[in-house]
Amino acid sequence: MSFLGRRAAPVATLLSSCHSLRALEQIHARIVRKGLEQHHVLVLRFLCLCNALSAVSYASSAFERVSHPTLPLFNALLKLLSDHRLPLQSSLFLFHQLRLRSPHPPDPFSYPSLLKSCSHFADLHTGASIHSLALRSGFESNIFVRTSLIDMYGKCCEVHAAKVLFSAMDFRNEVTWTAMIVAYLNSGDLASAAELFDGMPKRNVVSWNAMIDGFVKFGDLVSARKLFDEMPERNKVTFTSMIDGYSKAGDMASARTLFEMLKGKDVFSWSAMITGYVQNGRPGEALKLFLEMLEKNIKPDEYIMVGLMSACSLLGSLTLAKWVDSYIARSSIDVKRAHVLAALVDMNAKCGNMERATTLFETMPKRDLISYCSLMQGYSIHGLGVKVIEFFSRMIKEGIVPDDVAFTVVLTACSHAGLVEEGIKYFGMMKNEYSISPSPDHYACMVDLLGRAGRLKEAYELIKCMPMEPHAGAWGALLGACRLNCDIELGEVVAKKLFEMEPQNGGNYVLLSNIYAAADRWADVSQVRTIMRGRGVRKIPGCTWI
DNA sequence: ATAGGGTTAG
Repeated sequence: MSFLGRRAAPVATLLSSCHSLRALEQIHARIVRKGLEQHHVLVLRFLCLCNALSAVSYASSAFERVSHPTLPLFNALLKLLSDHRLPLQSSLFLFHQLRLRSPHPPDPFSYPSLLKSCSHFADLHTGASIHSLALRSGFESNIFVRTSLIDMYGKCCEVHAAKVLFSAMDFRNEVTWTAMIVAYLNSGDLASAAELFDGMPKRNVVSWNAMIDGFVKFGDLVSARKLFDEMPERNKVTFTSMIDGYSKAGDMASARTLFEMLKGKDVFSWSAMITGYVQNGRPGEALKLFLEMLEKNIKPDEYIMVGLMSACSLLGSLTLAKWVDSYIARSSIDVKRAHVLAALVDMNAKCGNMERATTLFETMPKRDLISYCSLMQGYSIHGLGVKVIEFFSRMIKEGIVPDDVAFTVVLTACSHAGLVEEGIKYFGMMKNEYSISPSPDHYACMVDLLGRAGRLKEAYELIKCMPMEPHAGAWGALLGACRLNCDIELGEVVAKKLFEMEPQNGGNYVLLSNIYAAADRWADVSQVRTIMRGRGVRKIPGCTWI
């Protein structure tokens, strides 16, 4: 340590044993106090530590105090900015300072970080201009710079540009090959990615993982599992990709088996498992895992909390929602992030706290389609169709373009609140103004809407005119409407259809027999009951027989 | 001191 100098050496010792933000603060104070701010080697080590501990502001303040920063200092800060996904402008600003105000021009170490920032934000325009600077500086053929360029073009969906750079290389390594494979996967070209992977001279765990994740994203779990079994060594990422794949395929048993096999689970692994349970409609399991994770002293991050909030939405427990809400307020999770806020709005809306949901929604810096839908769905569940329409109009005025899900929410709300004319209007608007072709769900909403309003003939006409095969939900809505309007004739037609489509659904038999019962046709009631028994159908608990 | 792989919302 003596080459650092008498005063710097002790601080360097402190730096190498520093593992917390608290200790970092003290070191920072010491550097300032001892007048070591111009010690380039020491400050460089400090910046690297800041990177590891995510102390972005300490790093930039230490950097700013250096009156003549060296090239490694610039490069270390550039890396820190890209590693922590700070806005591209901040990286660009620093890079331009380096180009124009520093006596040293950027070197091959400067480009990869800057290009990575462009990749994060998929900013092709900036990436391409950095590319031309790299060309002019003569560093474009440096393997690090070249690999970063391939990655940047891949992430910006310019797979062809990536391919050109890749093909023209004399020397490539595993990282280069993997960047190219990921570029193909990103463009949806699974075949080219697999071909490249098979032809790679040497693979490492990252290359295997990239390919496995590619198969998972394409829903080819068999190929993914084949690679998983073949590969020489696996790590956390390997397991997490497979867990994710199994969850998406609804195979929670296999996901859980891998999860249990994995030693040293990190937030990614827990997150995959928790959101897997949520997406498969098992919020209780998700909640159990969350508590287990806390016991293991793993700090939940933004992703975990979003998963937990989705679980709460499914459970509909207000007590739990309140606890999660206050937990997040106490944590360091940034509630201003769109995903977090949307999940908070959704959770409160679904758990019956519309007041809180509305407050959160109104205090959002920017409202997007997702948060509008969350809030509208909350009002819809609470039967406040008029509110839903109000928010929908406001959303359109704000320039947000509704999609198919948004229309499902509005149509459902109209149907539940009996806003027939409005529903018809929005159904037309969806088709004519937004060119969204109605899904079977949209049709089912409209059938329900018309049926509840007693306009059974129109509902029946609509269902018959559907360009696709109506699903049981649509026929079910119509049967419900027949029950409501005591239309025996149509009810029999619809019920016959439903008995063919889903012979084991007891609800349909119940509805038909209720229609007969309302007309005092007890013989028919008992006949339906006989058919039902004959087919071994049990009535769904909670359905009542008159 | 530099490059490649994993998680979130209606």
